[in-house]
Amino acid sequence: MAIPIYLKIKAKMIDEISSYTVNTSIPSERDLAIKFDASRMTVRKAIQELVDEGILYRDSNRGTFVADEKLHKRNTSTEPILLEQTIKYKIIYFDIKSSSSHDVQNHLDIRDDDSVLRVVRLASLDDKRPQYIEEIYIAQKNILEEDLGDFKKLLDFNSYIDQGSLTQKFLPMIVPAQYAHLLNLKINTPIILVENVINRKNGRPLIYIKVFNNPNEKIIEITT
Amino acid sequence: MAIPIYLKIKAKMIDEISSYTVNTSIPSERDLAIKFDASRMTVRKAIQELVDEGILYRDSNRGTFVADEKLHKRNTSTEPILLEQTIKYKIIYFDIKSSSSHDVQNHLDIRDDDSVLRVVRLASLDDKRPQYIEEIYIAQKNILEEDLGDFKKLLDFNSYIDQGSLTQKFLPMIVPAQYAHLLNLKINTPIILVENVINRKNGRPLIYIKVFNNPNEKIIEITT
DNA sequence: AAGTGGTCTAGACCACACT
DNA sequence: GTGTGGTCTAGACCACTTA
Repeated sequence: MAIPIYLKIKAKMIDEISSYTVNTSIPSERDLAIKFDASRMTVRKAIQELVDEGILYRDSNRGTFVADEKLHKRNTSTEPILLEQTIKYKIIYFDIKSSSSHDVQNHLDIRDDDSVLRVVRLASLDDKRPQYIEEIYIAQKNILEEDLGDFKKLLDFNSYIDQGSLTQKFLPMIVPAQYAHLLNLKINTPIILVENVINRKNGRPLIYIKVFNNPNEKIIEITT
Repeated sequence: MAIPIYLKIKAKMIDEISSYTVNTSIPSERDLAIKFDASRMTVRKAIQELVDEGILYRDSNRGTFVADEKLHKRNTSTEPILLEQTIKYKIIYFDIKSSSSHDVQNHLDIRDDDSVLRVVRLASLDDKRPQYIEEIYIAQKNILEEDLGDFKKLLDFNSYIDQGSLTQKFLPMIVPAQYAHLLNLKINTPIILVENVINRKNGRPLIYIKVFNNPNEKIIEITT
């Protein structure tokens, strides 16, 4: 039983739902249980995940329906981190400093003399069209030595987020002068700085990322 | 059976957990089932909700643990809407217009000649300390006539959000001149405009809200 | 009256951690 | 080997909507 039944059912349902139009009802839980030769509770679990993902919605005592796809839960301010679409990263520079700003120390919950890896990179679409600049901070003690030579693996944040949690702060500011030309923005352009802290399951901070978003290219959108 | 058993168990567990320290383990699902005289599946459902809310976390084959409270899922940009703490609203003005800007028409999915109620209000803490200004737009056809005399009820968005979904866009801008003094901000201060669209379950837009946040008072924070 | 989702039970087997 | 969470079954009753 490598793959749980409810996940198989969920996959089959996604297949079928994709051909449905919005707001049409799907078969009842009891019917689906017969169809998939499983118990109603198992079918229910498959449906529950689809509801949580915004693909279906339930109406008590009436039925289960296909939701508007546009309303799937999403947070585009993490999407580049999570999906890594066709985005190309260019490392601007990196260093390891033994002392860092209080800003960084506080977010990573480290002391004055802890070393921190800092990477600054530019994310672009199609070689042109700069999307955002990331300043990434990781305490050296949290980095496996073998990963230091492999930035691609180290800076793929998906796995960290899956296992922990992510806190984001949205701060309005004027684009920093040194980033204005990289982002192809006029000076004095208002932008949104997103401060990301990736935490472990136990709540300890692991990675701190400051994202300077280009408002002409990237609109941050969240759907609950 | 007014209140489901799993919700009663959940409430009891929250009580007990509150005295636990972070990362301590709670009793096993089987023990809790005995303790609460319920089936394991019912206890599991209570635990699942606490996990979804970030109060507990599970570690497969090891146990269930108390999570760091700071990591509870939250979105402070909706909190004033959702919680209505000690915030006081002052209506700046309101009107019903038969024609509205394309901006509003597009977000509410209405036509040129549909009437729209617009309410502009200032949210403050402690009679001073302005937090944000909201511009609220609702198509008149979506308003029950009895609600028109009761703004408090009409502008309490909790029930709408519970039954539907919420999409937010975060846009950087310079504070509009006419709002600068109301928010106690200097002109040319960068702020974040949050565009909220509350949708029905079927995906149709119901309410459109533009929130101009005072960055000195209100920091937008999201935890997943 | 029939059908739906919401809840609940009392069992069961599995893979995996720890000892 | 023991204990844990993860999955699964085959029933059951309830409140509610709809016809």
